[in-house]
Amino acid sequence: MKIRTRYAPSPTGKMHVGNLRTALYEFLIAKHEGGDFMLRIEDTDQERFVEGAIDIINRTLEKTGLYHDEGPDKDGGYGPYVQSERVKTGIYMKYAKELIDKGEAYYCFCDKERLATLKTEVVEGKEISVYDKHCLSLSKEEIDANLAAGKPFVIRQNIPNEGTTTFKDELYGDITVDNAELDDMILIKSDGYPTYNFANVVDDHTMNITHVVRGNEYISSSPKYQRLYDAFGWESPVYIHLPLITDETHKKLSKRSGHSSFEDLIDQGFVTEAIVNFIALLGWSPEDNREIFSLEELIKEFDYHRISKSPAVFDIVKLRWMNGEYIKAMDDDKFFEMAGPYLDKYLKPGLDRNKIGRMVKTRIEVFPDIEELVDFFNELPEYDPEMYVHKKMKTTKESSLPVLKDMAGILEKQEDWSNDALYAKLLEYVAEHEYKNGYVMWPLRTAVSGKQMTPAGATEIMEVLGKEESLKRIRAGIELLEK
RNA sequence: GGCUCCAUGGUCAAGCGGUUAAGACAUCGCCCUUUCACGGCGGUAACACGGGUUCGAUUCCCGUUGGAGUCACCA
Repeated sequence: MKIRTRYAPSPTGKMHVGNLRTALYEFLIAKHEGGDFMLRIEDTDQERFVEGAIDIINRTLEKTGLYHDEGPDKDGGYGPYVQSERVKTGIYMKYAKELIDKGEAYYCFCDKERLATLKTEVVEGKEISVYDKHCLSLSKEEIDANLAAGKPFVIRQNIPNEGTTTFKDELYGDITVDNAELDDMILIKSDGYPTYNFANVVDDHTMNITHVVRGNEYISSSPKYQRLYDAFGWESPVYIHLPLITDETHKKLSKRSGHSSFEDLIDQGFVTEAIVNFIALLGWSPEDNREIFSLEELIKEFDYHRISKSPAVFDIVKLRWMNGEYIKAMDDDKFFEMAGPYLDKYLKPGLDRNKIGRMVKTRIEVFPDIEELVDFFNELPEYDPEMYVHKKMKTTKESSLPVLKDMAGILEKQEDWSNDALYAKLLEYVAEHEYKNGYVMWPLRTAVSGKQMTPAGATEIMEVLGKEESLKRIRAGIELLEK
């Protein structure tokens, strides 16, 4: 049987990395076995709907390469299935009524006030509410009268207070709960829209979804869904609940963590492929020790049985490392396409962007790192003369001064200002005086950069800076040391 | 608090009865070097605890502890 999975987000804002990973796994599970992957927008909560959120979902999936296989035709491609559209067909109400006929659901006319009286505080202001089946006992006449009077109603699932319900998860095995723990959840809201709980089950079944993949947070409501399948007499899908992704405090990743959405990450200079690669490894591991995977390779390797059961901390430090690996592996065109905007932003006009870009390429993890690495090219920063002291190079402020003075003299006469020529010239000087390379290079590099850390050595920097600016900086260094 | 799930280094993780308990990130040290970085090499660091089962438990079972999730006319 062909595997069919679906990604079913609600359009409430940015695309969370937890959701993106769910989408990725759903995609991979289907594609690994040549199955189909669908996109279904679950927008049954009109209040939480955020304008533009569907675009974000579409854009993100497109950018990450998670294409879906079917859906309503739209501009020559497949649009997503949209629940609010399906509501218009009356499908959810039809199925809800079928459940009422079977005694598996019932009309409820309780208002907010009465529901509020059902609330109980359990601990530290935390309130829970368990419906008391008050409306289950309404007679047919009472219900009809209420309906005729246009009284607002919801439809609730009727779950017995006795017995147990079991569902099977591929990863976690059989999970059984007492029915008494299960609340009579609302299937159809008073605005006529289905709740997620109901629409999700109806849609998964009618769309022939074979593998329901979702976050771990749904595990506790899964028994209710299972009862729905059973009530309808439908075969239940294969459930795969995914371990949570947490922040560094081991709490479910939330907006507060600052890097919780795909868009945040992109804004922070991360590369799409690296993000996908990284989150694929959050909760899943391949048979070998490989860590760098393209989407194609993931499809090939992804065996969902190797998904782990315990939650994973989203470690931005490791993502940064991985991102650096992707940047290093980029060809020049791609690199400059992505780094270009940052180079333009952080370098003043006239500097050799390509040269600086190449210097920086192997030393950054995310693009914004460029700023701190290159800012000294624009202007010599003020720096502490102590920076001339380097134990290993055996340089001191005193030793640096004559070296710099010699250099200034020699370089003034230097015509060829290429890195190679400059380097050769310096080696010549070094040999003449029987110094160690660093004895000369260190003070020189300090003088022209004023930085503790630079993306290149002294002569490469000088080449970019040009003769005039380089000499100016060397003289400034001499002045600083003479003070 | 009820219910459910989880439990190997700081983090991601391999392991699926017998191993010197992999690997990666981070961290530390050394080497290389036109400092740092990059690169190379190496080190520190883990089976939460207590009972079983077994010739033998990180691995299987139970309990304890710890953590998380969930308990809406949100998904």
